[in-house]
Amino acid sequence: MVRQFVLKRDPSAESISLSIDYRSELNAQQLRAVTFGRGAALVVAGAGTGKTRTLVYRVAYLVETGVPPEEIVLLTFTRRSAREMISRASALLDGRCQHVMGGTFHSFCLNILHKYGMSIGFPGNFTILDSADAADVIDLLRSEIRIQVNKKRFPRKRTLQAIISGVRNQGIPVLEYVENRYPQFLEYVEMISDLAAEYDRYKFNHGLMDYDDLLSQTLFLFEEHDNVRKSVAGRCRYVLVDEYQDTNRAQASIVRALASVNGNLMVVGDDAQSIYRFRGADFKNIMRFPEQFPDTVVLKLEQNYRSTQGILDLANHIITTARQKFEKHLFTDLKTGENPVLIRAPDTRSESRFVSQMILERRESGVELSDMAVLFRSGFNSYDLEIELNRCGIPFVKYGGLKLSEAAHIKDVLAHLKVVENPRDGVAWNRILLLIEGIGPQTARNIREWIDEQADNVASSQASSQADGQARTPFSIDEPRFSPGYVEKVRVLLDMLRSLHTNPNMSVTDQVETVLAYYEPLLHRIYYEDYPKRTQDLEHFATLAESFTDRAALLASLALDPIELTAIDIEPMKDDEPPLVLSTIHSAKGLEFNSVFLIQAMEGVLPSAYSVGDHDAEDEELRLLYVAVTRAARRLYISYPGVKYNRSAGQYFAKPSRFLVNIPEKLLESGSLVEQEQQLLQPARDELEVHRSETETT
DNA sequence: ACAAGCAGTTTTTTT
DNA sequence: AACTGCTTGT
Repeated sequence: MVRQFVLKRDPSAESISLSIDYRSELNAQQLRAVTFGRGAALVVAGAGTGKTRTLVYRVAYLVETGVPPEEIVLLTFTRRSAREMISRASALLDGRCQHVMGGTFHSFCLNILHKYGMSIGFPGNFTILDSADAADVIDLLRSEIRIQVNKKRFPRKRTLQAIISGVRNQGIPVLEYVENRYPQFLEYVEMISDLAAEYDRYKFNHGLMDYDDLLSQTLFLFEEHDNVRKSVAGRCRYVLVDEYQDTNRAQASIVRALASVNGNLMVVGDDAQSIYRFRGADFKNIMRFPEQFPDTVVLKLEQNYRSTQGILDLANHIITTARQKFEKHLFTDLKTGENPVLIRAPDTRSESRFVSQMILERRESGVELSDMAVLFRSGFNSYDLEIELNRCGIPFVKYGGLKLSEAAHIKDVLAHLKVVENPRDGVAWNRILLLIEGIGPQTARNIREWIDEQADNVASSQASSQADGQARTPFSIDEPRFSPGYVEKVRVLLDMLRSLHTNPNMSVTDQVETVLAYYEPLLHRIYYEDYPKRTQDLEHFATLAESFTDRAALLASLALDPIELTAIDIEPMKDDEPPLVLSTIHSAKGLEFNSVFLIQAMEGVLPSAYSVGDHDAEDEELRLLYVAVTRAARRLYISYPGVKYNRSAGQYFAKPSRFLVNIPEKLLESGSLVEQEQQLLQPARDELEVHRSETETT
C-alpha cells in the first residue's frame, strides 16, 4: 500500500462548513463512528442503538467533508435498506448523497461482472438464476443421473440445490457438508458431487449464473486480473458494510478486496443478530475482522433508543442463554411501559382472533396500524391470521413468504423474456415448452437439443461473416422434423419470440404485452381453477415492468430484488391508511414497531423442528427470537396455541417454545385467553361477518 | 414411448 | 401450493 500522510482538518473550519450539527444529534459513541477518519473500523451495534442512523449520518458526513459520493460504497443486506439509507442521507444533507453507490453484495457484483466480465470470457447477456431456477437446472441434470439410482430415495431438487450451494458457500467437501446436515443422504455423496460438477459445467456452457456465482466469479475476476481489482477498489474511497454478522466467506473476501487500495472500511454489525447461518453466513466474520485488519478501531453502540426497559430485560435474558456467550448488555432511559406477556391461546383460531382484537384496540388508542407488526418464524405461520384480518377489514402487507416473482405464472412469463435475452438458457426453454399442450419432458428435451444446435449455427454464421446478409435467429423452424401434434404450436411460440428478438427497439412494456397475449390462453388451460387471480397478478406485473428501460434490467432486478408482495395482496391501498405489517422474523430485521405480536412461539416452529439436535442451529433459533423481541418499542405480546391441528397427527398439544418456558414472571408475564360471554360477543361477530363479504377478494 | 391426470406427501428462513 | 409416484390413455 502507498504510504499515506494524513493532513489534519482545521477544526475552526469544520464548525463553519458543516451544515449538520452532529454533536447535538448524536450521542458520544455514535459521533465517534460518524466522524471516524481513515482506516478500518468495526462498529458493534446492539439492537435499537441507532445503527441505521449512524450509517446515514456517516454517509452525509463523508459527503459533506468532500468525499465524492460516487466513491462511497454502502453495502447492505437488501436493496430496500440501501435505498432507504441513501434517501435519508439525502434528506439530511442534499441530493449529492443520491450518487452514493449502494446496494446488496449481489447487485454490486453484477455491475462489476457486466463491466469487466467480458475479459474473463463471460458473455454480456448471461441470465441470473434465482434459487428456484437453480433447482430446476439441477432437476434437469438429476433426471439423467437418477436412472442409475432406481427406486431409492434420492434428495429432491430443492435439497440438492441447498447442498450444492452450501458446499460452495462454506468451501468444504460435499462429504463433510452432507455428514453434518443431511446424514440420511450419505450414500449419495458421490452422485451429489458429480451433479455439482455437471451443474457448474451446464451453467458455464449456457450463460447462466446463480447467486453464489455472482460473488465467486467476482472474486475470481479480481484474482485473475489484478488491474481490475485495483481499478474497482481504487474507486472505493470509503466502504461501509451493514449487517456484517450476516456475511459469508465470499462476501468477507469481497469486502477485503474492495478495501485493498484505500483501506477505509467500516463494518457495522451485531453478532447477537446473526440469523442467516443457513445461507452460509458466519458471524465469526465479525470476530475475525480485527485480525484481518490489524489497526481496526472497535467502536460500540450500547444505548438503546427503541425499547422500554422491560422489553430490553427480556431480550438480555434471552441472549444470555445462548450456548455461545455474547458480551452485550443493552440499556435505556425508557423506564415506563407494560411488561411483555406470553399468552397461551386455546387454538390457532383464537390466537388469530386475539391478535386482531388487540390490534384494533391499539389502533383505537392512537397507534398507527403501520406502527404495529405481527412476526412469525415461517411464511405460512400467518395463514390463519390473514383470514381473520380480512374478516375484520384490517389492511396489511406481508413481507417474506411467497414473492410475486416466485409465483408459477410470473415465472412462466419471465421465462419467455429470458429466452429472448439469452437463447442458451435451457431451463427457461424447458419451462416455456412444457406449457404447450402435447409437450412433456421428453419432447421438451428433444426440442431443446435442436435449439442448442440452432444457436450454435447462428453463432458460427455470425462468426464467419455476415455474407448471407440475413441475420439468423435461433427462433425459426427450417425443417419439418417434429410431429404434427405440436409443431404448429411451437411455430407460433417461435414466431412470437422472434418478433421480440429481431426488434431491439421494442419497449419493455410492448414486449411484456406480447408475451402476455401469447400466454393468456395457456394460463387459462393450465390454471383453469384459479386463473382470474393469476391474471390480476400478471396485470400488476405488467404495470411494474413499465418502469424499466430495458429487458435485461427488468430480469436482473426481478432476480435480485424480488417484489415482496404476496398473491394474497390487498387492493393496492384503496383507503389511505398505511397497512399493518406481517413479516417473517428474517424480513423484519432492522425494522422497529411500537407494538409487536410474535405468534406461533411454540416448539417445532420456533425453534424450528429442523434445528433441534444441532447446537449451532438451535442457537440461531434463539437469536431469531432475540431479533423478534428487539423489534418492539413499547408493547410486546408473544402468543402460541395450546392445541395445534396437523393433517397427519390430527389435533395435538402444543408446547410453548423452550426459550420461553423458564423465564421469570418478572420478565415475561403469562396470560391466558377467556372467551367472552355469548351475548356480548354475538353482535360484534355479526358486524365482522358483514366486513368479510366486503373485503374478501381471494 | 410419452403425456396427462390423480392421489398422497411435504412445506424454514433469503440474496 | 408444489412436488412425487402412480395409472391411464394416446
